[in-house]
Amino acid sequence: MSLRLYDTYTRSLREFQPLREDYVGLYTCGPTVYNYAHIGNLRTYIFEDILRRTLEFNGYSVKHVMNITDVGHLVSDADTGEDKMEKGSRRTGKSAWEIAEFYSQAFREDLKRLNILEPHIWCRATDHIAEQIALIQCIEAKGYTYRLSDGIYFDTSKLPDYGYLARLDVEGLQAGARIDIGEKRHPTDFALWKFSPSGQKRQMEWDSPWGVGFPGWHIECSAMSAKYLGVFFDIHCGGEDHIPVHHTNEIAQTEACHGTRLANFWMHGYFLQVDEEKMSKSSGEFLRLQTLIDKGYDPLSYRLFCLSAHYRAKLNFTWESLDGAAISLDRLRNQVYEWGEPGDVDANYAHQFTEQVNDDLNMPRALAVTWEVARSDLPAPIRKATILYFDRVLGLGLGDWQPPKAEIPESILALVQQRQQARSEKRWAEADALRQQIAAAGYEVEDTPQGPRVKSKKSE
RNA sequence: GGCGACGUGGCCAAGUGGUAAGGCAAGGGUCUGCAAAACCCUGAUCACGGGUUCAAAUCCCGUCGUCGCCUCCA
Repeated sequence: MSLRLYDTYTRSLREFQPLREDYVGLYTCGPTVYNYAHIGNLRTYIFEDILRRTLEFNGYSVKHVMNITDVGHLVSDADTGEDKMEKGSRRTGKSAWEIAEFYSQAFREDLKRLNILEPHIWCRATDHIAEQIALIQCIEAKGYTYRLSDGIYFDTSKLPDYGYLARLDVEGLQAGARIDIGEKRHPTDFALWKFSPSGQKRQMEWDSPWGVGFPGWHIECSAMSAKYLGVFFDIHCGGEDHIPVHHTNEIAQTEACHGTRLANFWMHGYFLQVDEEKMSKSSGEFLRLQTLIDKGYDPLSYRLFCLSAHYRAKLNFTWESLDGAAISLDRLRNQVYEWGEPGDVDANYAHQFTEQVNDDLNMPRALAVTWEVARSDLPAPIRKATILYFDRVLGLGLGDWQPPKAEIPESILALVQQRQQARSEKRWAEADALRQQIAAAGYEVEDTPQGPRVKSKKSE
């Protein structure tokens, strides 16, 4: 069954064909580690995880690379303003290096909690300064750069196709520019190498053929993707906001130096909105995964919530909808657990599921198939095996889950015992009173054919 | 100001020409001494107004509304 993916570059669904025999190269733009990731950022990484799992589900061996931007990402993409890392350093009093390390760890922890598979290669911008300088030299040698007082810039007017990915109206941008372009020759020109401000020592700076400074934000992705995946690889991903500037400039750099395309497919995850508005790091307050955990949600509830919408559509976050996902997840987990040992995968449903997943990662549809299986008449072992098979893509960890083993105090167990006694003697009023008493202590009794089951209300 | 997207039942959200997937919530029911769990049943004509078509949520035009990008952003 063919896998069809939406390619932003051609604005169309294309059948996926790997470029190489041995692996599918997947490069996903990682975080700028100057702050925590918020759940909107995380939505994109969940999408990319689904993509990777889908590729593997289809039998491909994936080589997944993710960068960590720890230098050069300025507060403004107009190539003015402070470096985010240096700004974060001033804010917290820690060194830029410490900040990078701290938030990198926090980010990896978030991915882990969302059951997102780790990239095979993590690469930090600061570990690849030499590669970036070499790439800039290449671009310079081909005549695409010019020097200004504050750095080396890319002359976008020299590339006829500049901005094709975003379908940029370059002339319209010139005319309607709302920002001061400074000394730059064209609004779309961007920095490849920035000089350290004179008389000022930056925490992160390096020697280069052009002077002491640091690399521009876009060059790291072109340099590192080429190093680990080759100059022309299979799929490059990121958030939709990367289409007009970041990815557009990566393409320009690679085409200028190598004269070849950067990636075969360009895929972008769309934004999460909160109460119909975008969540922004710079607006101050934002929801972290930890915020959700603190409120008692399982991180995988958020993952399931994200799967309920297509990655190429905005998703509106509300607490009510997250509650819905949490309950759904709980039901799926409990059912899968209670079905016992898995049997064989149902071929018919497997086919339906694959069809949806391979249709540009239609997870809402794939989930609908999942529910159909869960509520079908198939024998429990078949249902279990089939849903665990689906979970290779869904990544909800359904096979690993076990009911929480609540620590039930002796006193409560005694009450439960007493109630059982009362019930067996049909003293219903007394039994009900005991139920009330147990409930008041924060526990719940469920009578099952196997006897009473006690649960802590909090661990639910 | 320029560009773009979207508007589907209480909430989240599929579907982009043939008469509305799924999840959650709600109501009803089965089961249960009670309760829970589980299961079953019930609800939308798709922002509004025109148009094209045998046929439109799905195409075109207009109106209203919301959101995004052009400023950092996944």
